Amino acid sequence: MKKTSLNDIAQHLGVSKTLVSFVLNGRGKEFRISDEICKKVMDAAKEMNYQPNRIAQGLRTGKTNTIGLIIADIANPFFGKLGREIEQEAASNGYSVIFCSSDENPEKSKQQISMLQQNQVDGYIISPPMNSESQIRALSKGKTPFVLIDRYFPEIESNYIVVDNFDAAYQATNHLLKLGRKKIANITVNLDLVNMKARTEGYQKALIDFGLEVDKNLVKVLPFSHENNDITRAIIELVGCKDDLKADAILFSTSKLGLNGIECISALGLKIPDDIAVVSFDNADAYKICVSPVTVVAQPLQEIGKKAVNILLDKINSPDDIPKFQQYTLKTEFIVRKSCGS
Amino acid sequence: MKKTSLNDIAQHLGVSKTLVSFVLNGRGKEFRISDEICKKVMDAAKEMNYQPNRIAQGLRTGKTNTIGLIIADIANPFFGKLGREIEQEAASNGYSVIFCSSDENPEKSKQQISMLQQNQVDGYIISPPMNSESQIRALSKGKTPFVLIDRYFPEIESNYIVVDNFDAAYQATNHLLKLGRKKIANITVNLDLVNMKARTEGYQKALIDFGLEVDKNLVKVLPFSHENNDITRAIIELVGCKDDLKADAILFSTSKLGLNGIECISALGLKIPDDIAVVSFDNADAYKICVSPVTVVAQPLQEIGKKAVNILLDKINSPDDIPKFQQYTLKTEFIVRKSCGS
DNA sequence: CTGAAAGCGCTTACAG
DNA sequence: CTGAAAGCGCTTACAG
Repeated sequence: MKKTSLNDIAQHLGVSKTLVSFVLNGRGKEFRISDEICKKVMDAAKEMNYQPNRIAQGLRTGKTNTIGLIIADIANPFFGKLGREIEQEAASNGYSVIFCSSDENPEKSKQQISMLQQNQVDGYIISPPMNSESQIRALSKGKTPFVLIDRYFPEIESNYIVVDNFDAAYQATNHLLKLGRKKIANITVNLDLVNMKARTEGYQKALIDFGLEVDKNLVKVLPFSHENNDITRAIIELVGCKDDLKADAILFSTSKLGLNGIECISALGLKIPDDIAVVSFDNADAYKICVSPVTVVAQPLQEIGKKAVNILLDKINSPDDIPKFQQYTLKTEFIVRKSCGS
Repeated sequence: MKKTSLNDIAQHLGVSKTLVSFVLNGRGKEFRISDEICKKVMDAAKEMNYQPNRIAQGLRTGKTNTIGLIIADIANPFFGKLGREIEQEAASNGYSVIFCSSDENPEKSKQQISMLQQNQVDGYIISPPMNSESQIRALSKGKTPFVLIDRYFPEIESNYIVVDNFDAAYQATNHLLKLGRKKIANITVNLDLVNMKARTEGYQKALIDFGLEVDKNLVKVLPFSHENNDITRAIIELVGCKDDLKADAILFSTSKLGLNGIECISALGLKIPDDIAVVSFDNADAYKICVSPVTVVAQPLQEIGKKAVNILLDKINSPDDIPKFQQYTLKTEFIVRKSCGS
């Protein structure tokens, strides 16, 4: 069964494909094509199972109704959920999405951007890895709109939609302080990205505002692709020292760290929250069923996803506006569970 | 900055676009184009940042180098991980993937198939929802290849790659039996799909082979979009009866059920594995950090993903073969942790 | 009201 | 060895 084209319908009906195109695009009225003919065309299209060739349309109109998504890893539930929201909002506007996992690797994201470019996507939603500034700058020079999510580059003007990481970390740390924790550690990852840095900064500011000193030994920066070993070592360092230096709480900057961290804490025979309190960024499903369900900073994934798509559609549909950038910093939600004690 | 086309390069160099096309496609040698000209073309292409328009190529050649993926929900880590493997294998073969979440809803998958069709994808990888037989049949009539994953329709001949669910459930149940559990329940979902049914059948067969009777009251079939309430009620029914009827173990047929189930079990104040043992399908990350890390049936996601893509590429690249279907039933891995006691 | 024609950016027979 | 031309399936000015 060959696919039917506009032309097939036209020939079948003995009319021009111009006409067929008009009515199938709902512009029959506009061109005052008789209802009778309209109906005949529509019926034939249905009967012959006509599916417009979007690629031909795209070539002709310069619009593919496709957007490209680059995130760190679609298998990471944080990005999976975000991807889902983006897919949903895109679909309800008639857009398809091509997804790419960069693994926070700028080489990969570069190649992926190029691939998406070749696919003539109408816009990009990108969670840019560190050291990808040049790629984003290059994108700015082109005319295809893009919006950055999760992080952005302060030195590059662009659309973005992120979360108030500083405030979130501040709040989380403050929560621990109010519960009497004094030796609060932060386990984070060596990504030189605004979002990650803001988390550690918010954490430190909370300590300072509470009148405590920031102890560098309490901040553990792990390599991005860390093993459980790395976390275990970090935790042992935090906990294996003299009593008055021992950490009594940990703020995990990502859920991946937190999940692995909690596994290690259990393996070490430590109890949460008695021996050590825990707060984590990102509301992973797993956190609900931990020994002590984990208090978390939850990001408004649906809002991020929807907004990212809508900003993009705005830009796609009114391309000639002076580039006024849309930039949002959303609030997070702090969900208290049992991992900090009371 | 407008995108540069083949023609731009040709004009810039004063040669024909035929020639440019040949050398850019690495067919310079083949057409005995002088090295000098080849180099000039390549240099110009690089300098002008030429990106081939894949959409124009697609229209001309009938190949888009894009595959369509339909799974239940990319936010579900099981499908997220699978999607990741598929993305990876596709990318390393020069393919992009458009992803769609059907929510196990045949209306959605129908629309998604149609959308992918319009996008002229070269092939589909589909985890078909129940009642989507007609869609898959329609696909069979077309010439675009597809492979089914996770489940398939026995009455429709097709490529597929699934897992031995019967055997996996048998093994899991047997494990519980050998540890002395007598009242083993199965909590599953009302999807009339081969994979789900095989899980319950394997469970029942294990009971029978062990000389036990199959107790219908021990099989709880929840609606697909269940609330925690539903699970809690099911568990109370299993556990709230007289001692000699009480379930002492549960086999969860999906990790979503298992995760929610464990949350409910904890909320009810029951201890795993002392009060009740637990085994689950799918190796969710969360299972590692449960109060009692959960014994699971792990699926070979990488193998499934790779194979699905490779089957597709095979079919795409040798389309005129007599349709000999490739069908794989892979073995699962049984990972023993602490949730069944010892 | 309807159709012939051009053209989007490619590839690929065909001709010389 | 190289180029002019056709054509993939559409849309859309233009003409009548």
